[in-house]
Amino acid sequence: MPRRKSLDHVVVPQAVMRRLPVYYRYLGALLARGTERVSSQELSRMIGITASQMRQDLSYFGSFGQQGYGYRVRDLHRAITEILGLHRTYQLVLVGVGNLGRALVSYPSFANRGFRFCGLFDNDPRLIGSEFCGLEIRPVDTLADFLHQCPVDIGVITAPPEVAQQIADVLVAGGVPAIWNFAPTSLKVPKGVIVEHTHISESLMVLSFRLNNPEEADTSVESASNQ
Amino acid sequence: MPRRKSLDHVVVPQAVMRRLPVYYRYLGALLARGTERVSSQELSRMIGITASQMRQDLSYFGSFGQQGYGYRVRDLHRAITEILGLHRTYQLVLVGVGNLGRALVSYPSFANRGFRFCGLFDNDPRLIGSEFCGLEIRPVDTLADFLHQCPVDIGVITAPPEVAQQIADVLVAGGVPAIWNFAPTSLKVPKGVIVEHTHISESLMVLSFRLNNPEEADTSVESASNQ
DNA sequence: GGTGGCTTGTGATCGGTTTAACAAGTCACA
DNA sequence: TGTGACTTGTTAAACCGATCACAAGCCACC
Ligand SMILES: NC(=O)c1ccc[n+]([C@@H]2O[C@H](COP(=O)([O-])OP(=O)(O)OC[C@H]3O[C@@H](n4cnc5c(N)ncnc54)[C@H](O)[C@@H]3O)[C@@H](O)[C@H]2O)c1
Ligand SMILES: NC(=O)c1ccc[n+]([C@@H]2O[C@H](COP(=O)([O-])OP(=O)(O)OC[C@H]3O[C@@H](n4cnc5c(N)ncnc54)[C@H](O)[C@@H]3O)[C@@H](O)[C@H]2O)c1
Repeated sequence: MPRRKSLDHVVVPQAVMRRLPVYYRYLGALLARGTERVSSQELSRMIGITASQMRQDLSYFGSFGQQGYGYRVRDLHRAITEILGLHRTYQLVLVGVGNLGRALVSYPSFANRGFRFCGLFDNDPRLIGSEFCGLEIRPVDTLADFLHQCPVDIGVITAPPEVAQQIADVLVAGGVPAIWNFAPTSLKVPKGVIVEHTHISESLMVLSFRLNNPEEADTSVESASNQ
Repeated sequence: MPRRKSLDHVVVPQAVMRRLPVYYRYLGALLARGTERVSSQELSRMIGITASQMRQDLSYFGSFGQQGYGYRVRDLHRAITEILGLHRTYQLVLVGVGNLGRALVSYPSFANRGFRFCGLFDNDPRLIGSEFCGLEIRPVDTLADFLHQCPVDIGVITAPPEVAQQIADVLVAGGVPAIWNFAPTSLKVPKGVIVEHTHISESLMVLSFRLNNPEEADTSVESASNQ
């Protein structure tokens, strides 16, 4: 029987946390394909990690498999869904309705997984007042007010880097507990506020580095860094 | 005098490589501000890492500072520019001219750093033949031919995940040495081909995990993972 | 019911990354 | 020119994450 650990006083290593979405993705694929059972051996080979690593990762959260049998795909998928918090919904605001912002807002998979955009903000008079994906684009000066009326879980910053910090400050002051930042700036926020930075440009620079520094080592390497 | 190591037989650790763009970004900011000199102490405090770590990282590539003085911002910036390969230009093709693809193609910073889009491909008849950012959108069936005529350094995949692997195969067959993938799929490529995956959705899932698992630890954590 | 083959979860080991410490060298200024 | 404060590059130690190895347990089949 799958048994979830309390996790209250267990510290989950960074590296483990970053792999959870990968497990989630592959389990989703197996589920869609109708596969019932999977062993750590099989799943880890698909992903390209060791079976040990996968089992050890899961062990931070509990026991989800059965010896001699493996994991029931449905159960493990549900368990990871809950671990990742993807069983509930989140209210998002997005600030900076430019090219990248529009791509995020119109991406259907987010809504499908419970990430709901409830407010779009910009400072461009040509955009303000118009509609995008069924949402009115509001003046960024009204963001603070909006946050007082409507509780928001995640603030998305897709505005230019020069204004990212001041937007973050407004979000924090408005009680937003987490920021998803796409601007190439490091945000300073009070302890307790979660910032997740998505490094698009950094990722391209790493690619350029790797092109110029032929590694003897293996080629399938993915994002990593911490600061 | 700044002295660059040969680096031919030195293996640069993953973790070090991922921090290079961060150094590059902060040095660029200092340069723009007109700062001439910086010590590992100052720079590392700005970034939020230890001075030891920064010096150790740089030591993989050579000696760029002066004892008792620190680093000349201009020199270190130039050194890292070259280490990252940002002093030369790259030819890129992008496959899947959707919302995300258009955001990338129209992002001016890439062109400014030498990343030049020279071909856009899609399979949507409504898009094919039209122009975007001065480039014609071509049928994806002509990609293989295009690659034979025009050497390409980086292939960008912003098409749906279902077709990502087959696009990657065409890119590889056409001799493209590096792939920048935005589709949520792990690509299988021959050894020697570089794949850099930018995990937008994964990043949001990590945010959701962190919202639901209050870490006692510090809050400023950035992307990491390897597979 | 017993046996063999598998597979999990976990303590032990290995390797890599981060931090600490210091000798050597530079600058500023008397 | 000499002295002191400062900072680098590097070697060593501590820490953390990945891999290994195995006892415990389950399933299937005889
Ligand atoms: N597009 C990319 O490929 C890409 C890649 C890497 C990083 N980024 C970063 O993502 C962010 C968005 O990029 P983009 O390409 O969508 O840029 P964009 O210029 O298309 O959009 C930026 C939007 O922010 C709005 N804005 C400007 N100042 C504002 C303010 N004070 N308050 C609210 N809104 C404001 C602008 O009106 C515009 O609509 C930027 O920080 C950029 O550096 C983008
Ligand atoms: N937009 C986002 O916020 C976001 C977030 C995470 C991941 N992604 C991923 O990035 C990719 C692009 O996302 P998007 O939002 O731009 O999607 P999109 O639907 O706007 O664009 C996809 C484009 O690919 C084209 N295409 C489809 N099949 C093709 C083929 N066989 N060959 C060439 N082109 C083809 C489509 O015509 C379309 O223009 C997808 O894989 C998506 O899962 C997007």
